[in-house]
Amino acid sequence: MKNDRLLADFFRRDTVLVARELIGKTLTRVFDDGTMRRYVITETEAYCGQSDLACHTSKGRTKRTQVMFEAGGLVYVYLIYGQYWLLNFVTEQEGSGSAVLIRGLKGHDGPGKLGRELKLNKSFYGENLESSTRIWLENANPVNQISEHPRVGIHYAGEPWISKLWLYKAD
DNA sequence: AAGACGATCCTG
DNA sequence: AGGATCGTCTTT
Repeated sequence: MKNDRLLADFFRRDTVLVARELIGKTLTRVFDDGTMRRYVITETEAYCGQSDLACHTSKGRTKRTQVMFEAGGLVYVYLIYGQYWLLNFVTEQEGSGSAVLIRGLKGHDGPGKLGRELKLNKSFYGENLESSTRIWLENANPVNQISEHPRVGIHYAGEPWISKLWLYKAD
């Protein structure tokens, strides 16, 4: 099966499960000039709600994190270090405050670099993956070999969060 | 109003 | 190892 878009129900599940299942899925992007490109997701990270001290929502509900408290199936983008737009998908039910960070696409490794490749900006904040005409996800053949690792760049969160194996990678 | 900082990347 | 670069959040 190809060309079937992932619907909101796919995202409204356990964040770790969604992060894992997103590996190998197709990310489709239609650029402003009408060009369509498809990418294979190769690396993801799970951020599991307010109790997860590495998760942005652990600091509470703010203008920046409010979309993460919506029901799954929306885009959460934010600017990091003044230069890179990082791409996340909101997961679980309304109020959960969870999301999956996309860390790598085939040929475009690194969360900042893929944001640049996809020409992301703040207008993608809250984009609906079910109805968007410029970014969505499609089913693809499952990936056999997926490895688990600690998440990157979250030392400040402390234990047990820095030790959780919530980074998933296609091998 | 001002300061600190970051789920990164690039250069030297 | 260190700088770039700026929106968001915290503190005054």
